[in-house]
Amino acid sequence: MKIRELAEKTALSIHTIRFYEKEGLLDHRHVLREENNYRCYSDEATERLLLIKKLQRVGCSLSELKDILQEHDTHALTDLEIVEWILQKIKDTKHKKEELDQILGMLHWMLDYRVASMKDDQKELVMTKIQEAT
Amino acid sequence: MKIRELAEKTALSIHTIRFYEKEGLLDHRHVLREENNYRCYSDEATERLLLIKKLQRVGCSLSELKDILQEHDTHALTDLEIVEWILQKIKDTKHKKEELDQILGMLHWMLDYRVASMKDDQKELVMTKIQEAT
DNA sequence: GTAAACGATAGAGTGAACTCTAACGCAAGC
DNA sequence: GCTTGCGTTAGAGTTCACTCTATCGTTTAC
Repeated sequence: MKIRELAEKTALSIHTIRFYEKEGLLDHRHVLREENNYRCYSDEATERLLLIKKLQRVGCSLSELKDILQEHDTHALTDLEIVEWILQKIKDTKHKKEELDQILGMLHWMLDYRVASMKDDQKELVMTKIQEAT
Repeated sequence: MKIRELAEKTALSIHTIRFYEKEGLLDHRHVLREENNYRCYSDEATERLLLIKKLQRVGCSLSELKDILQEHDTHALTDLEIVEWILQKIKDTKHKKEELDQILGMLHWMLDYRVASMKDDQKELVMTKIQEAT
């Protein structure tokens, strides 16, 4: 598959995909060159880019991803090391969720506070909005 | 309180605090100048900086925070507008939590996959680690 | 066969959020 | 009174993750 198709499949820009390759996030298993020098991507490339997108959202930087994916690819890490990395990520993710819960609590508190100081007719309007939102 | 103390209380750097002020995230209610031109911070400053830190983690940019906080301060926003902003943030936050759940699912799947391919003695070691981590 | 669309490259530019530096003035401890 | 440390400023530099530009070659549709 050519770069445009991959870009559509992963919702990344063409620029970004080339940039990731340059940064070492993709290798020969993901990209090859055709005779005309065009890049040719495997299905694995799609998988990897989607994985990168996901892990980015748990706070992995590109350079961390590069390291862990490369080490994983070259089997430079033992199973134990990989398991430990995963466990750490699970811990981080749970922590992030807790933070979000805290923030949700705060937002709800802010909402109650605002609503309490409103006149009855506005209060009703807002209540329907809150119903809609939840 | 002087800048160093505020930096310690908020776990922000002195540079960052001055940077936030320059960006319009703090005003006269938070900072005043002493005769020697040193900044003098109120307790409200601590509150605001901690609030900024929290909201940043739900994906608010500094410029968005500047806008919403300034409008809030100057009562340029109606109660309804503020409620709508809060509702939007609640929605965003819930969405972020769902994403994290997805990622947690993926990480657990990765973990199971790894553990399945391990030898029994290593498996046991990993199992205790997993117990510890959860 | 030619124009439009697609692909390639090197390298510059962007925006967000810091982070640091140099050069200076005040302050507190000895 | 001198050193050390804290505070000030303007402005430069950094990092991250893109994003875009210019210039070129290739492919495809008409």
